[in-house]
Amino acid sequence: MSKFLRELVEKCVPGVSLDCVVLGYQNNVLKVLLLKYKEHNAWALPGGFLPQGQEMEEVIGLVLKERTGLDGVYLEQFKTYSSINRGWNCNEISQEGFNKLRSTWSTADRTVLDQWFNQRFISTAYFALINCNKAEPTPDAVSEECAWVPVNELPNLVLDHKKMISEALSQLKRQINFLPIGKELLDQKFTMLDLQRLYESILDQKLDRGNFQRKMMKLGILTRHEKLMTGAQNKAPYLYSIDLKVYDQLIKTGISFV
Amino acid sequence: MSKFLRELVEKCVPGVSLDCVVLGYQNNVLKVLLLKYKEHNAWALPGGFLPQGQEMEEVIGLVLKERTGLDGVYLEQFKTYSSINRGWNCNEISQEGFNKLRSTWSTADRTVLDQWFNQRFISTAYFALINCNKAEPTPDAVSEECAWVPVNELPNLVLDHKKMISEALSQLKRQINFLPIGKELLDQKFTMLDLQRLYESILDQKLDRGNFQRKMMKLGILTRHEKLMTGAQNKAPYLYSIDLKVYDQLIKTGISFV
DNA sequence: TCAAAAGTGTTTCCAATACACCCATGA
DNA sequence: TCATGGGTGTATTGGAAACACTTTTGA
Repeated sequence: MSKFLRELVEKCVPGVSLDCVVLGYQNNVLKVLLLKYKEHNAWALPGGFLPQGQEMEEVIGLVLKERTGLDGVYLEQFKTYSSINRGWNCNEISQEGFNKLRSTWSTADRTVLDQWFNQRFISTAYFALINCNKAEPTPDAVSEECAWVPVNELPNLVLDHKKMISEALSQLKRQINFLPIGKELLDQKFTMLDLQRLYESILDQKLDRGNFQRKMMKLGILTRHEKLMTGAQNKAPYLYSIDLKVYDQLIKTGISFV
Repeated sequence: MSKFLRELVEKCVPGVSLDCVVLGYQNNVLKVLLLKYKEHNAWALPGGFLPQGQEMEEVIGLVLKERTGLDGVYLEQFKTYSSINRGWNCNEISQEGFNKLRSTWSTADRTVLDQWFNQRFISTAYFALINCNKAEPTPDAVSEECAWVPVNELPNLVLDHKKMISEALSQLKRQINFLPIGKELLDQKFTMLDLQRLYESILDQKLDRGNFQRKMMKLGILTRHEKLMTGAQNKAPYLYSIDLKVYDQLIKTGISFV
């Protein structure tokens, strides 16, 4: 097991790592995909190291494929974290767990791996937009769990991962007019309220129902389909889908929602 | 000379570099600070390597201090460039010049430096906002010139520096409502037309004079001072300055200009 | 007195906001 | 028929945009 790890890190660019804030939307809540490390009581973002000769986007793409089963996910690089204070030991992570894991390593592997994990890491962070319903969260070798966690109920996180999530979210908020939010996060067909709740949870702000509906329709990117019978004792809402040609065009120049 | 370089790189994080798109505003044109390399017919962004144990922002700050004489410059990290195709040899740069320089190196230094310059570099890019009138462009040891160049008249640039500038500018445009543009790029006192031309050159778009004036005044961040007698045969414009307390507050939530 | 640019005023139009109203649905 | 939520209508407000008018300055 440590041999596998050793061979991996020897193929990678030293001091460089990657992290990805994978955002999804489920039950009217914005969620982030997290991994629970086996020997720790802390969670972490999916990520990895950068193999020599590979592009960062490519590596993130592979990680996402492994953790969710999805290809061609929408990705955006948002910041590189390089502070000298972002080491493993300064946070909520249990040193104990790591030591236990380390005790299973061979002496030869320890030399390489200790040096690897003690170096200063410069981590480039991406965020991804994903449809929760299409993804199948899958833990990796060092994790016992992979799960969608609401962004407002974050557990203990390793390193500066909590900061990364928070900064990814503010980036999302700032760039909301330029990002294909609805297209990436919702199912192909959705109700107007779905779309409104999505924007509300990103902006962290209530929007007027009537105005939102009219505004969206006026943009000319939504096509109306059959009604959705929910079984509730109220009028059934229409389902809508996004006209991708118009949408992609509008996104470039920026759509104003709010 | 090569000994100095060798000692420098041995103190730095391998494979990591920094670049800074220093933006200024002069004679109604947006300009970027560039260095002309001695042995090359190409220009480059100011930048450097990352010494062990130092923060990126700190290093960029030192570079800016050396190139412009200024402290406490407004800085924003905008992207990390890591492509495997961003090597030195694939661009407009003259290999000849580098070989000439390299021939002056001792054999011992060559071993270290060849390896250093042949490795894959991952470069984190920042942009800075500077008042041209306060800065004194100063070349570094490997450059023969340091100058403000209009962003619309860029010369040959090394590596992917042209792309960096272009992406810094689009970042500036996108984030215009959240950046202290006027505060950082203009003198303490300026005319309304100065401010308007500045926004026009960032947005690459003409704005209506009357509407711009009224909008700016209504924001409540400008205080009017004495008139500026230019000697021209027309009405003298007022000088304005920015009320920093109100400004900083507004910038956080985002000011809409246009 | 004239040209040129600065400052202000005016008009029109559209978007944002805040509601009110009617409609469909299943209990 | 009633409660609930969906879809649309409407009145008000304020800003955006286009342009006209007045003022100031030095030639």
